Amino acid sequence: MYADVIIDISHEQLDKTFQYAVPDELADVIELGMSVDIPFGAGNRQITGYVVGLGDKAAYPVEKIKYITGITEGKVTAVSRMLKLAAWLKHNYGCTMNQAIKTVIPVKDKVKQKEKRSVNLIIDTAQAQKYLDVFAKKNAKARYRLLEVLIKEPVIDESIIKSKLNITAQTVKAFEDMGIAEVRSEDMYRNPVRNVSGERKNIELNKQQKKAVDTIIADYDKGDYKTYLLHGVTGSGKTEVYLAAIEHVLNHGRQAIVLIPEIALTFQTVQRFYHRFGDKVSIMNSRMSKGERYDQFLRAQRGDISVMIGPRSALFTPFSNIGIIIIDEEHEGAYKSETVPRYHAREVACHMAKEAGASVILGSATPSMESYYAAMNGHIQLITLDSRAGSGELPSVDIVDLREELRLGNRTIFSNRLRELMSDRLAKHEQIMLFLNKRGVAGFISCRSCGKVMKCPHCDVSLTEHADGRLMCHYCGYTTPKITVCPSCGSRYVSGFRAGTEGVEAQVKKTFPQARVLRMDMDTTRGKDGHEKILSEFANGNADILIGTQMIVKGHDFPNVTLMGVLAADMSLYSSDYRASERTFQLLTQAAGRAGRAEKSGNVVIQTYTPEHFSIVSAANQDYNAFYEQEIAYRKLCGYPPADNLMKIMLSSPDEMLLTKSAAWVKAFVDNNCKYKGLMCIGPADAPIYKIKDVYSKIIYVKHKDREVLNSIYEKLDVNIVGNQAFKNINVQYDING
DNA sequence: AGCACGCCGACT
DNA sequence: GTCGGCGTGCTC
Repeated sequence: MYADVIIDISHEQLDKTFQYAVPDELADVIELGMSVDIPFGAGNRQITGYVVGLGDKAAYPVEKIKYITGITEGKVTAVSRMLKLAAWLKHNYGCTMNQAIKTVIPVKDKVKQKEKRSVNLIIDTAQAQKYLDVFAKKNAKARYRLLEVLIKEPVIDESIIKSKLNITAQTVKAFEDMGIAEVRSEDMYRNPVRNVSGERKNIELNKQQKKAVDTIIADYDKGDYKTYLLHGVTGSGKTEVYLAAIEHVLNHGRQAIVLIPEIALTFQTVQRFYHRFGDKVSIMNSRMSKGERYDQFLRAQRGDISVMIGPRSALFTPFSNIGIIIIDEEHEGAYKSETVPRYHAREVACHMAKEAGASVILGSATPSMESYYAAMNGHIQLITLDSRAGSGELPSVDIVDLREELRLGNRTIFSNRLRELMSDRLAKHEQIMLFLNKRGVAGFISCRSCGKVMKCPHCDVSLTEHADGRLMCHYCGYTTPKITVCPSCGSRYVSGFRAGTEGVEAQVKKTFPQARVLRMDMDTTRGKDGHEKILSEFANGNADILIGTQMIVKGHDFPNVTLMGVLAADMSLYSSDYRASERTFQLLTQAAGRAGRAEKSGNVVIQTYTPEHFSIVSAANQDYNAFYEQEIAYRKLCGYPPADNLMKIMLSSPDEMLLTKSAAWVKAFVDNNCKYKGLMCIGPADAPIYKIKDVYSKIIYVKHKDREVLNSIYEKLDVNIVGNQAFKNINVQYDING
């Protein structure tokens, strides 16, 4: 057996794997991610390395391959912990070890390289001059060169010395030995926490919050590290519970990771953590450069910080002793990675916590089916906060049947009820939010005569119309000029079906010309801090109506908003995805929670074509349990997660014939080689968007009760696909419980 | 990073 | 000759 090993020396030329032979006595114990002692280089000096691959094939002249000395005893390093985690990711989500390592360990930026080091002259000029003469006499060119520069400039960057002056490390080392100069590495990690002022304020916890905190702390002190689902309605003060739990953990010398959806990672949110824990807190966000993020990781590793707040990727902060992981708004889709490995932060957090002996708190007003199901089955502990902190009352919710409106002759996008309430609020100078349950800007273009829909010639999606009339593909950027005549039947009746936020804005302006309107979508939030700007403008009362998609219902409170209009609740109900109902319920519940947060009571109008749908009814009643019971019954019936586990195998290739053949092969492989009781393999089917940028995709689903069974099927497939010539031009990706 | 090898000029 | 110092190449 051979092991691919990366070595613990940070140098560009050594930044690759080296193959070592595994001695027989280690063959059974060696694992991916393990730290091993290996002989390296001429002279076989012993260094540490990490196993990142195992296999039977030698990819290097066998006679030159050395044996691993042994497994490193003692201390578990951060790197080895992270690599073990990478191996876990590979096993559970299906990806290459390389991809897993890249997600777990941030790539060192080439520009930044480790720390900046400078060479400092530590003798006076007279002495230096003496040495200079000696070097000149001895014809020690390199030393002469270096000292000459140092006399002029006593502090120089090591990188400049090495690149521009062509001085090698040994010359520098000789200077150190002779006591001429020394190398100083300076700390250049910046703290993203800027100018946070204010004092720690202790907020009195209410009874429920206190009970929640006491439960968590008591378990923690007993060494009983659990996962808790903190189910608390909007405004029930989940954050206070987090803060108290984190404080307890920090007092025991351990660290905390807090995951927050990027969109909710606003200054106000983060400030609450700063006020409590001061400069022990650091944040991470997607706007940071790789180097900045890397800095944060180093600071964590060195123990400069103990609380990391950030999105999904903050999970991989290399703390030495994690005591608690918090995932706020745990139901958010953003916790599932959209790139390989397609891991779910919740699952990874639970795994990490188990390894480290840490608690996990999952917080949400509308828990994911996965978490609630786990709580119902006793795998995790449910803690409910159902009293609203503050005086906010639940808003009154109307469900409006749009079919009925149409029958009454109302063809506008506003039902009579919504329009009435809008004029009422405008008159009272209270604010309104209109929520469009859909992403994107405009709709598709079709021929009213023959029904032809304009599609992208490279991708299987409809083209969307832009303001200037051009048609554009959102996947590949293909553009075509405005179409006036149907290319299929010649009819002049081709037109767009406008259902984007832009269209809504136009309608609002037409119906309420006096209203000041703000629109929030991809277009208007493009700039830096774009959406913060719009939100604060709205919060300051500079507009009466805010129109937007998902973005407006998350985070931010607007005390003056007393009307929330959901224009077409069904829009998210009809995607070809088993989570459609869940997503709709969550969005509607959040939207409903936006109206009437303060003293003023609020109204919510939900417009829909299917008023009887349980997602809509239970969201209107703010009844999570009713929704859960219905939805879990459906998931159990159809064998969807969380009841069963589902692995999606995605194959794609520009060669359609080859793709069809390969997909059939995979299906046959699973059918013939993976005989597990209750296993279902469905497909292959064309992907929802069959062709993107001239690449075709097919999908195969594999379903089983046991997650490990899916993992082992992945591993069997992987062995047969990696390095298989027939799959050279086929891209294979796995997605488990997507 | 750190070691070995080969090259070069200087000194005994 | 041979020794200290330099530059280069390589590490499974």
